[in-house]
Amino acid sequence: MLPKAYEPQEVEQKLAEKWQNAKLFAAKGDKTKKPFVIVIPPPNITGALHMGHASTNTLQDVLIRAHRMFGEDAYWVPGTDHGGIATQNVIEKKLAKEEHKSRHDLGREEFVKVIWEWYNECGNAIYTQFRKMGWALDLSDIRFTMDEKRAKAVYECFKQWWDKKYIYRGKRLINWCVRCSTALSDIEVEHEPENGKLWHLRYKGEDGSDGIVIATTRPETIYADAAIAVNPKDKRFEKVIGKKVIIPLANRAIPIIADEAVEMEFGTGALKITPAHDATDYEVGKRHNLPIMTVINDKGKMINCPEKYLGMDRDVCRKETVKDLDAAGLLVKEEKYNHAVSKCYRCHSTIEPFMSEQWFVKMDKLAAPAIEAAESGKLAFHPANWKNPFLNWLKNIQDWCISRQIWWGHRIPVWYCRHCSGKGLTFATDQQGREQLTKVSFEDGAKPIVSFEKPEKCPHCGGHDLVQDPDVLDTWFSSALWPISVFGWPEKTADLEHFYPTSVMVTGYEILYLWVARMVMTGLDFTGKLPFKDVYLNGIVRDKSGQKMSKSKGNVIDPLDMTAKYGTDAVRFSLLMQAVPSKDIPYAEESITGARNFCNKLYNASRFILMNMEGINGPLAMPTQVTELADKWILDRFTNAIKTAREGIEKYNLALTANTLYHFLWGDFCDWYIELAKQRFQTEEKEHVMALCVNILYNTLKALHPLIPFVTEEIAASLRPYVGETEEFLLNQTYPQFNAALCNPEAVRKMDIIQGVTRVIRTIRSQFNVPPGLKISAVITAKNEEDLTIVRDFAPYIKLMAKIDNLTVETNANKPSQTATAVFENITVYVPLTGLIDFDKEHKRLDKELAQAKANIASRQARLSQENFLKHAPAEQIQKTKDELAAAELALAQVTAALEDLN
RNA sequence: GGGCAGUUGGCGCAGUGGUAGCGCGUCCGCCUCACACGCGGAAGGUCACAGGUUCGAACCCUGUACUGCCCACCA
Repeated sequence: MLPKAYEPQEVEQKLAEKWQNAKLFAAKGDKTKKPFVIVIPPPNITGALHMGHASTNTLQDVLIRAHRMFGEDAYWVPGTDHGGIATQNVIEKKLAKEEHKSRHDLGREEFVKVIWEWYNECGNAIYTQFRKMGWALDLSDIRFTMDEKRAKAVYECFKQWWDKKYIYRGKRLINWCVRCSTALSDIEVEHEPENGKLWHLRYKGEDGSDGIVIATTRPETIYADAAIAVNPKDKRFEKVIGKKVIIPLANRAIPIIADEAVEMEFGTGALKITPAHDATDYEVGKRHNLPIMTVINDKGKMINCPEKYLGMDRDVCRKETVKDLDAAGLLVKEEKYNHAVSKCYRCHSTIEPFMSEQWFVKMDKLAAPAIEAAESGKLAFHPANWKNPFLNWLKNIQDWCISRQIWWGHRIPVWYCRHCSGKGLTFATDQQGREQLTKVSFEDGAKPIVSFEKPEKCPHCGGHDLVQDPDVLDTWFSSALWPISVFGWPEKTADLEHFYPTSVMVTGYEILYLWVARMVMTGLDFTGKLPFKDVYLNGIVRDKSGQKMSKSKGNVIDPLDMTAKYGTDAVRFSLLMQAVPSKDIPYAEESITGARNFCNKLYNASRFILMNMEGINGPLAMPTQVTELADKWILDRFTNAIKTAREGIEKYNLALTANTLYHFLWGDFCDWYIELAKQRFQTEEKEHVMALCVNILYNTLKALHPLIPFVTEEIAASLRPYVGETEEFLLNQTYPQFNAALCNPEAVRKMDIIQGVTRVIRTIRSQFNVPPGLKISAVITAKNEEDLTIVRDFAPYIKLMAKIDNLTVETNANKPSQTATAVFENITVYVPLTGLIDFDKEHKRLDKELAQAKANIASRQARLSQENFLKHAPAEQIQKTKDELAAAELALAQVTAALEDLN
């Protein structure tokens, strides 16, 4: 005997292994079939997968499994991402914690080796999770953004873009993370509100006058000031433009200039210009040819400033500077000021705008075809409202800073000859005593040689003393190539030919620009084809109150804990029930219990049907002819559920699919069909009913399999002999098809009446505390003979479902005494309850129904009395309103009579 | 500053023109021989607000308020 409750753990373990061993998810490359391809957004190897991964990957898995069952050559390409800064940070923290060492203690080579070891460990943990979640990824064929083939793709891209002059070297103000000690691209910077201060500082005139007062949030940068700017239209400062003022504490004279960028209303209307430490100031500086002075170095320490502050941390210097300005009487005002501060998206340290020579990609030419694709609709967004933000970003695109001063990543494939590059190369000795190239300056003469491997010799001088650029590429550089690199690009592989372009990219909206836009651009640039035609943006999994999950808030729900506790199917289904495109998912454990309960319901319904299969031999075919109402009805419900389930998948609305199948299985199949079938099991009809049960159930399992693969596969294995299925895996079977011939609105209408009458009787039973086991009698009457015929014909259904032993159906029946009365549409139900009736309760109940009937009459009458309604509304609507009015009037009459009878 | 979402019963959400549904929770009654991870029933909402379009609006339009997100060089 099977256990009463479904126990997922063992089943899932067993099936997950079976699927992988059977290579069920491997690329088929079947050219006779239409390919359906998704490339996984590769998770960073920064640790275990979180709920966000669980969500997005489950969506992809459902699509892949469903399309496989639709008969397509569905393939989901697995892989992981080296994760650049994020991974380096994780390992640095780990080193510090476990060995009290920094990466410098290890040296570059050793440190990178440590991360490769970590990759083996963490990567495997991730693959284990892939398997546990039941994701249809072939784990024997995994890609990694830093493996050999992907590295080749990165090089090829770099080379082609270098040759096309898209990649260049430039010195400019970039975003510098002091903690990660690297440059970042513009979109890797986040803006966080901060409670800061706005200091008003006086710069005295060179001539000894009072000079000018400026407002700044960054007083520590005054030592790098190159000018004071005012708006040319600002009357207040007309006369001082061109004059010079003295930087306080630094005692250096700078000019007052006029520039449109200055907002007259803000602060004092005067702005200090510090080209090296502020993006706006940098632009102003360029316009006015101002000198660029750097006073904060790459470590966030003060340089080139008055001696007192040399070497100070930038934050400490700020405090000291303010203190000293105050002492000198030059601090005019200090006010509280909330503003947005730039932060590193990986470590949340304050970003320092920093003058530096870096590698860039010119973006305008790459963006143009992507813009065209989105505008023309060749690239479609789900939901569509992401199209405009996407276009807006592309149209205002900035060149992409691709070099990072970290150690983990694709090394820039550029080499320099020490002899030919001369002063352009700066070397330092690391802690291991090795000489390392630390800085490259093209301005100072570095000569690049682009090559994947170390070149034999310098092409200029033939020398052999060649060194590689110390920087690595932005991790998003390899990500941008992912949809082509996974298939072996730049090689012209069969996979690339068959599987590319892919079908849909499923990912979070938070990396739309960071990743999606760049994949589109590279895909178009290198293949002339979009990497995917649909972009399905899923929401973020948040906690119950809508907060982002984070370790520091302690509100993280770990998918592995949840799968261990409730089963993988439950976790998957709970996410899918809420998977509305681009809507965030507030997630709590309760939502998993609901899904777990559903899996258990499915399991128990199956268990019941299997029990009743005992003694029945051989497979039962789906009956082609049914005469019984319940059968007609359930087939209608079933085929319509399948229709909607498929629509949900096709429209990327998996919540619709999940909810539809949930309610079909539970609400229709279990609550009504099986309950009605129980009685028929005692008759010669049994085999026929079982044939329906077992086939409908089996097809429902198929429909649900993409959503909850484990429990469905497990049950299907037991059911297979009874439906004559020989294929072992549901994934290789065909998804059920909508069959219009099974639609039967008449049967649905009849069942609606049966269900309605049943419900009102049940309500009466419940309200008057009729013992659940006690069978009672009922009298059903109606003015409408048609409805009454339905009740008469299917009285056994009502008797069974409402526990009635004596059911009288007759036209214009009289109300028996001691009776509760209820009305369903045109039908009146009398339930004699001698000894059980509570007249007070009945009175209240009837009063309520009376009020309801009156309200219904009033609203319908109001509508029907409007000439315009009768003139404009469709006939169908008018008729419906008339019917409703008639029903309400009838109900009023019946309830009134019942009330009078009570009195 | 600009843009985009959201605002529906206690909570979380569906619902795109005919005056509201689901899950959880609550309350009542049931261990009814598949399932107490269950069964039956009930209570609970003037669909944020104000206008407009329409015979008719939760749904379309305009505006307001609040919440969230994205973008942006007001220091």
